[in-house]
Amino acid sequence: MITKKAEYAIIILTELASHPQGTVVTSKEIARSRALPPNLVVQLLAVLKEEGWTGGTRGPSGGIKLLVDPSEINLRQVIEIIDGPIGITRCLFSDTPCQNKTHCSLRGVWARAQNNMLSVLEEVTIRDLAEKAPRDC
Amino acid sequence: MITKKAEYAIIILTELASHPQGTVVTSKEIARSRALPPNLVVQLLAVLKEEGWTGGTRGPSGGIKLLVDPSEINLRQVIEIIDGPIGITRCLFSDTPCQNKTHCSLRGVWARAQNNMLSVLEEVTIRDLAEKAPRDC
DNA sequence: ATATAATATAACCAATCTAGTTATTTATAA
DNA sequence: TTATAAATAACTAGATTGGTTATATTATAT
Repeated sequence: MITKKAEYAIIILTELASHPQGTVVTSKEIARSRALPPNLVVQLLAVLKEEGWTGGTRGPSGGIKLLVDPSEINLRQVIEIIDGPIGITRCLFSDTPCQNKTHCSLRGVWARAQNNMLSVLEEVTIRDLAEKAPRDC
Repeated sequence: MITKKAEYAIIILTELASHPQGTVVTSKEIARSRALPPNLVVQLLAVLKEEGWTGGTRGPSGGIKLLVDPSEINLRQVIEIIDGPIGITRCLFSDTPCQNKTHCSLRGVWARAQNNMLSVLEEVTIRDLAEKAPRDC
């Protein structure tokens, strides 16, 4: 399952993308305006920063800003950064087809189902969300 | 995530479907031939029985058999019987769009992604698996 | 300079879920 | 009547989730 943390990270990026480029927003402000747990916002920003997507300046009048074009970040990327690799079944995490059987038709079904899902998550970007919905979940 | 239990249930049904109609198989035989934990097989068969898909006769020379046409059972059904409703995010479990916002574009994305996945799981039946793969995960 | 506002980092925790195990009961064929 | 098999129920260790708490660090307004 896609975790709430991943969802929160998407919302944080969307919030940042909905501010004029170059301006900074404090993590508390992000948390308040999107009704997210403030401590989680800080925690997630650390991961987004590590990815190079966001950066912050400290001290009074400091804050966070987006460092990349929001159209360059799709939802699959955000989810995988926060949650790790996506897999709708455990089967898809192991790189060898289950145990000692040569091929596994179930695995093929899982893979097709998952790819169908991922194609949607890949084609939607943070920019899309920022444009279409000023305020989200 | 689709649990191993759901996957096991699919495998159990596939195993049953790969035997001549009307013949019975013991739960231990199912477990052995597909390398599943025997106790879990028993546990899952209880659920499948409740659904009316399988039935058993007790005692010596007893066993389990399929009660319905395997082409009538698709993977989505099995997963939902075992795991409960499918949701790739928590958001999709609540029937009201998040909190106090009128609409949520993220929710729409999740729904589209999930439906793309489900369409694959709905179009594949136990019969398909039984035909294409004698032995699976 | 220095208090303060803010990011940044790390460790911790309760509740739930997963993937089982164990034990007991009931029905039936031989 | 007894061995065999399904059926039912309760329990459990370990992992994951969705947080909280505590502390360190840094930049800037005064």
